[in-house]
Amino acid sequence: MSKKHRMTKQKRIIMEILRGTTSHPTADWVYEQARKQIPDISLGTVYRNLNNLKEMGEIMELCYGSSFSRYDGNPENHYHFHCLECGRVLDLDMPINRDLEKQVEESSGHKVERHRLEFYGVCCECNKKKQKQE
Amino acid sequence: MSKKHRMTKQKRIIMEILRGTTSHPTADWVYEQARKQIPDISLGTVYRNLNNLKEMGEIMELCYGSSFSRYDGNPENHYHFHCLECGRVLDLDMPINRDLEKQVEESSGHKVERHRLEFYGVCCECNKKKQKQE
DNA sequence: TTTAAAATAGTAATGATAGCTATTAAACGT
DNA sequence: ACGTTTAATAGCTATCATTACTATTTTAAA
Repeated sequence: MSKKHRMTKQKRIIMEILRGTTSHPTADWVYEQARKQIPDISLGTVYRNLNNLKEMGEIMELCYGSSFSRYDGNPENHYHFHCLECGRVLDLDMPINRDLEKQVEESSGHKVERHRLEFYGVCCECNKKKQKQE
Repeated sequence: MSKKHRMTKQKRIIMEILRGTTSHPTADWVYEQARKQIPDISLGTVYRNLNNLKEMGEIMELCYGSSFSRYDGNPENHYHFHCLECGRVLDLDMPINRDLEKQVEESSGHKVERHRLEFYGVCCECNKKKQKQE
């Protein structure tokens, strides 16, 4: 019943690009990188494969305030830190806190399956730069 | 230096609409509601005022996976619960956990200013419906 | 009341993403 | 190895949420 998935050169390269960066790139950035290996790859193909890989649970789509999505080659749930100075989105090396889900279940009665946690602030590097300026 | 803000009938009504619901509506829903009071209000005016109110800290823009934003009339930081069955986004009555921010600061060295926490699962009501079916 | 400029309605433009179609190429059975 | 089937592709065009533009109106301060 379920549609079969075929591994194509395009899909493999798009996945490699995502796996090889921690910068949470946009579809457009992935497209630019992919063109270095397949010059006539179509932007539509990039979007189709990003959605495809998302459905397969191989990557994650991250939706932030801006008008475009970012993609994360690490499909395991993990927390992010957004630097308000340089705009980077950094992965946090921090265990997933299941207690938070338990807390919600107990206080609200809803059945919680997962959660998403994003932090905002100023990253180490930008902090150092700011201190030098003072 | 900063641009002055003027209170207009349109802005007041848009704010009232948002303050009067907990459903985290889209810009289009706000537009439909506003038209009941000002039939010839422009959709652009709705968007301009939503952005305006967001800048003023009166409301929050929520960006989820879909292609459109939702708006929250409660500008205080609070957590949300997304029901994967009915699609509703519910406010959680749960204190903001500042310890999480401290935890990130200690483990990563970044300066954390705020965080955002979203839960996903099946809400009470949908759970009841599912149990009846079984 | 006068006046400067902020906000508006109506419209066109933008930009990320999805849809369409003829063609190409995976991967299965033979 | 070689057809055969059909998913995936390139190269478009279409869509739809949001923003920009402009002449006009409205706010609020002097």
